[in-house]
Amino acid sequence: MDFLNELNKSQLEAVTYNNGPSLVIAGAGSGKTRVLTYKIAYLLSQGMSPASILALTFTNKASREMRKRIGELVGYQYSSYLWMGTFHSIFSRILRNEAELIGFKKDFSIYDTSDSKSLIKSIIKELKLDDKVYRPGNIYNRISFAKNNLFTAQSYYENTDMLQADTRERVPRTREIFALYANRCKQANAMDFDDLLLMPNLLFRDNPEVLNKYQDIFGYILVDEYQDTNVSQYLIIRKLAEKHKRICVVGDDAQSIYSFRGANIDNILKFRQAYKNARLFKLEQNYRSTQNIVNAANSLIDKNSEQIRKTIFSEKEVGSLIKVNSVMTDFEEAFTVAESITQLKKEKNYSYKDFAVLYRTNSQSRVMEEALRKQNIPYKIYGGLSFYQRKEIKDMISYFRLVVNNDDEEALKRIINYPTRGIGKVTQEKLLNTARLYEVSAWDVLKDMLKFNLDVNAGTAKKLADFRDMIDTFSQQVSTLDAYELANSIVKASGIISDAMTDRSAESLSRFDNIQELLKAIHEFSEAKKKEEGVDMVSLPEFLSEISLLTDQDIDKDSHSEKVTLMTVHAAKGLEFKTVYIVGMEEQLFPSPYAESPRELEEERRLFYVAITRAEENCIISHAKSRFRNGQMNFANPSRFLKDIDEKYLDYTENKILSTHSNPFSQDWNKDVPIRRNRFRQKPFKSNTFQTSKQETPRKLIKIADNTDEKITVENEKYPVGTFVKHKMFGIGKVLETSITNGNEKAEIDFGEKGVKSLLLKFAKLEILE
DNA sequence: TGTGGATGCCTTTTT
DNA sequence: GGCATCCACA
Repeated sequence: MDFLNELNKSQLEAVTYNNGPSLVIAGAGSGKTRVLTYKIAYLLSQGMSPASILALTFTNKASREMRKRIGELVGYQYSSYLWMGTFHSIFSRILRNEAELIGFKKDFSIYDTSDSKSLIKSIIKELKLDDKVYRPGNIYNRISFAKNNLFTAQSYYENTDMLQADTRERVPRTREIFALYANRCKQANAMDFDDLLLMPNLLFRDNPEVLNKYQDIFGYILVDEYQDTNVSQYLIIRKLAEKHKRICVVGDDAQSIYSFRGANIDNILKFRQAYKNARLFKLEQNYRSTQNIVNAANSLIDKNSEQIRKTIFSEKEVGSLIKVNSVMTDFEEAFTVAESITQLKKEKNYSYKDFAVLYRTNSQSRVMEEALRKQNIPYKIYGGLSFYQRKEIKDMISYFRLVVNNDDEEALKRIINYPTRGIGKVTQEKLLNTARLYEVSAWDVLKDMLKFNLDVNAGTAKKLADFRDMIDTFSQQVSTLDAYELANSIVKASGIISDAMTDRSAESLSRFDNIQELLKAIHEFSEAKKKEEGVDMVSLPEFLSEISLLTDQDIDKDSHSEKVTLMTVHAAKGLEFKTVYIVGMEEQLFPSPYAESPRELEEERRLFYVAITRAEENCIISHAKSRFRNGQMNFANPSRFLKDIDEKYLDYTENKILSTHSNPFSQDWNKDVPIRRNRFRQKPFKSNTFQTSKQETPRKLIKIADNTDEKITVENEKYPVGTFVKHKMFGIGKVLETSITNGNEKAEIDFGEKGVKSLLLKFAKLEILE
């Protein structure tokens, strides 16, 4: 076990303690992955069978890399038998094995977010509800949130709290939509992402013998990124670990940034309450960043109240201060970053891949791209439309899905008339309505159109039958034909290829390339699997179940390429770069204006923490006074979070030089000196009511949220008293007072003849007059 | 069945 | 500002 020598004292302790539950708090850059991989290697070296170790991650990439490293440590003959993968892939595997017990068939489809939304949308339509009120995306989120908290459609329907909450949000019939949605998924033999976690809970709850079986299979359970688990995941793990209590979770509460997806930071904060006698290990030495960066990040995160206290330290050099640049516009900001990259590259002999530009929102990438292009700096952007979301790819996969699972209605809807085969909207509606009427799947109707009295003329019936027979022919080959061969013949026979090649435009060409790319992926997947498992055939369902859980993150964007990385802070978690630029450090942007509660603000602060701790040597933060957003110029103060970093780690020099000249805002905005110029109608930067770093203010905010009819007069940054604004109907008015009433930003505005109006800023479209 | 112009809307997104 | 969506019309 030579490899144990490569661990420091606390890492070693965490690795070798295996007598009961343990929580490893792994600070940024402290060797978290190392502890996990070495721990598994250690368990294997102690004689534990790989097939009895369950290791759960959040990304395929993470599990792939970990498996590889374990293989290198102890040999692939062991590592390949580990139960290692994402929560979703591991539990979809288990669900396929036990599908009948919960009323599904083995080859169930997995609906992605867009499938789910599209289904919800059609249900809203069927119920004749207004989709402006019942917004599919919003309803999807509500359902998803419910499932993540272990509500089934039925328990949701019966829960009065849920009904009340929905009524408050003016969507009282959500429960009906949920119920229909669940029905329809079942009818289509499909599960959505949340089902892959909810269903195991139901399976284990209703089938103790099955639970018992898996409890015995999994002799040791490890969970990575534990701070990002939701209630559903928490409960599955707890059940599985109940019997042997051999569990180790690793994570960093300071890096919990996915609550909007249901992650519950309490899982990690309260781990030791849930698992009695759990040992706590803290990995506090940061091997990634210089002391200044680590200390700055510490001083920032210190302002959060909800956390497990730890002292992260670095023994690397002190390093340079974190630079804060204050610039006039987003354009100037991007340009400054581009110039700095060129300069640093020359100065320190960095290569482009040592740089990353991180931002809060994807929309900030555009101006950045522009500046980099102008300076001839190569870059790669993460985010945006993923490969699997592209139309031609989704269409192709829909064919595969329908072939494998004939009842998959979302897949059927996508391709029944693609490429065009004369089955129009009217026919489709008839088909689906008939299916609803008889409570069967659309495929059932297609199988016997006469029996269900499908009301179409002979010509249309022929077209439907042709489509059905084509799919059916493929379906019959699913178990006998290799995935790659079957996929190839589907692509040819369906007419996708010829449709994609209709013209010679660049788009058409790229569509064709993407189709080839997918076919290639199938080929590679099956070749790899054949080799790995020593089988001579890999079927299409096998490929499908794999691919439906893949995302963009899993496609390696040539990580060794000589390019600057552009991505959101979220996407940067787990990565590191020599130099990191954090742009757009402004109010109304970072923290996001959507973060209202103290809890949400703490998450935004953690997000900033994640951003800073990506940097190894240089961290350069910038904020612009004005920024083009949503087609209009916005003005903003520096982010409140900048004040949370201890000044001694920051360097404002550039700022001060600028301030002596034409820049009215850079004159030490971090001191509480009011700025007189009202050209931009800004308030000086100072801690305001929204500040959450001290204890009193959060309470105030909670009060606002809970009480009705509470009004708190607050100066609004964007609309200080005296601002002249223009309203579509009332014309020009002057702001008299701004407040927060029932948690909503409101303004009293004097419109002269039209009178004084009280407007909700959320809704009123006010134009600020200069 | 396809399209064009008007309208409406914007976070983050490991699966 | 840019994209998706929807309705009106060809």
